[in-house]
Amino acid sequence: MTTDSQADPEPTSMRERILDVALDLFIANGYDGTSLREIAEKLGVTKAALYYHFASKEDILMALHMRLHAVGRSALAQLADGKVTVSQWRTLLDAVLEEMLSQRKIFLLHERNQAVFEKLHREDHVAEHEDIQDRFRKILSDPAVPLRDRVRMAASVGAVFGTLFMFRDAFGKEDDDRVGRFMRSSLDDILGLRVAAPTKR
Amino acid sequence: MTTDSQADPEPTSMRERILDVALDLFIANGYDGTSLREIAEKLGVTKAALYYHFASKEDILMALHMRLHAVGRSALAQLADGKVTVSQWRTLLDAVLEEMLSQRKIFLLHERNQAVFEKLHREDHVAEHEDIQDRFRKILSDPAVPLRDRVRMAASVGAVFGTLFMFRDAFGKEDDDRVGRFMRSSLDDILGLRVAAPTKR
DNA sequence: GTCTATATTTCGATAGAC
DNA sequence: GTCTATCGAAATATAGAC
Repeated sequence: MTTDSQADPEPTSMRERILDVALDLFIANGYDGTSLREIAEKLGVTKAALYYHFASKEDILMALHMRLHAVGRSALAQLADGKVTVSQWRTLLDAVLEEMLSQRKIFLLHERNQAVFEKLHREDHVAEHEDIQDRFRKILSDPAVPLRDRVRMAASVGAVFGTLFMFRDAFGKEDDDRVGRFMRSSLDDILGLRVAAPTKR
Repeated sequence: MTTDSQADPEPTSMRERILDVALDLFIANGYDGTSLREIAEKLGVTKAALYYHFASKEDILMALHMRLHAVGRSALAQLADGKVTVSQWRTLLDAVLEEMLSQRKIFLLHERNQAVFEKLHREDHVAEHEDIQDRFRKILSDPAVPLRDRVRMAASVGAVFGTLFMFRDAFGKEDDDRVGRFMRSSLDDILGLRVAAPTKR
């Protein structure tokens, strides 16, 4: 659990090095658009070497998929069963935000290969665990929570994705801090948590 | 231009029938995860028959991609060059919203096959035209517009995607109208257009 | 653990009859 | 316009030496 940070300074094991390279290529060219030969070449080894570490190409994808399952686990665990309020949602989102940024590549991987992952999830009976998107979906489906709140919760997640993933390169990288602040501020507005302070024009 | 509605009641040409089937399969299993054999089988013909209507598999994808280019064209054309205000953005978004819903499958296709389309866009010198995402990105990159506004514009697009695509199945289909209203309301809040008379509150 | 083959499978694409 | 039959390419995966 100590070697899977986003940018391994010097990946310990060959297994981790393979995952790092595969992650980059799967993001850039897609899972199906990436061959094992490419991965091997970038590592300076041959295709066959990869099979010592992974049983199949799908196994590599699965290993990367597992990293997503860790995201938000503790934050979600603190959530008691039952109705979720917008206030709780805001807290949850804030906690998950940090993890999303530190695992940005993993989210990019999933965002850009959605169809592949859904097929994987459908065919492999493995992956009993729910990932963060499943958990979110389940919470937002709870009819006990007012529809208005659920819509705004969904919108808030979308807002995060819009600013941090879909259009992130529209903002200068040096503005990261300000972007983060502006985004959190808009989350408050979406969820109606703004404390009646007069908006400045 | 008369036959490409979202759900053709009875697709006129074989060409359209192929596109309809391919669209569904590309959404469900991904472009690379779908073989021409599958498409042909679902249509009750053979692979070879497809090649009478399309020169290649990529051509089928391209034809579907073109449908995206039509979305938001008129709305975007009305936008004068130069700085875009949040108010203009809100108007734009509202106009595009209708089209997004009527072309929902096309957006799903792109959302779920991002890596494939990027590769297509990179390799094919075709597609000189910009699609709606390119246009959005360009507007949001304009440094002449205050960063705060750009972040909120990006967040608003994300909010739309969150409610209408990412988590749409979390809401009952019978609540479509209410979801739409709640979402538009939250867009006003994100963009700070809630006219909150300055005297009150 | 990594290599050099090579096996196996699948798919996109083409040729030519009807 | 659709068929049968087949080609060629590329990718995953395996066998066995080192």
